[in-house]
Amino acid sequence: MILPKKFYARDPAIVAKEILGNILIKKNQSILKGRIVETEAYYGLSDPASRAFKGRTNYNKWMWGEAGTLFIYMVHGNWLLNIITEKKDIPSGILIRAVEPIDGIEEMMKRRNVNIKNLTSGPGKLTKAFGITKEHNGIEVYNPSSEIVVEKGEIKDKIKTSHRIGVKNDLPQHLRFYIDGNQFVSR
DNA sequence: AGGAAGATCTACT
DNA sequence: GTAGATCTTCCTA
Repeated sequence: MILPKKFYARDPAIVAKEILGNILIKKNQSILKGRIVETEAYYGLSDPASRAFKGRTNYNKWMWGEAGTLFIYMVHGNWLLNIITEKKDIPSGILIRAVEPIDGIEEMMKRRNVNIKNLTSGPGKLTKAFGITKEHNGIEVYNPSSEIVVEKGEIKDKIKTSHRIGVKNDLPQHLRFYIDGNQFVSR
């Protein structure tokens, strides 16, 4: 079952927490699957760490899109994968920071050439392993015919929270969510 | 032309 | 585990 659009049409902190344990799927030559184990929430205009904070530009305009669409941006030579939350014209979203490889591991290894533990344990690593670039901006992950979708998975592990990683001007509340003890959570 | 960007890799102590 | 070089777009001047 694919998560419906309304799943994403909520506060990003809630979506970030509840999407843990679900399955990120990319369909092209082969099927790639990864279980989402780490996320962060980003608010738009009230969040200095958000890409939308400084106003709308050509590359971040996707943050103003519909809930459940993708926003991908480059930082330090890495593509980072975000899913937009709330609703159109309200910029906010969640960043997928890490997944646990499930299917298509051979194809991921071919792209990354590292051991499995380092395959997808970071936001820039998983996009490389999945072959995700800005070409995938705006994809609807709730639409079954999309190249990238998110499917419902089991959630039985403990969820923990912390402050976001590497952020210079973080907000006072905890906006990073991860599955406790999972070895694919970035350190 | 220059710099910043919420990451990663490598090479150490 | 930490430190420093390097990563590739896009924005501002």
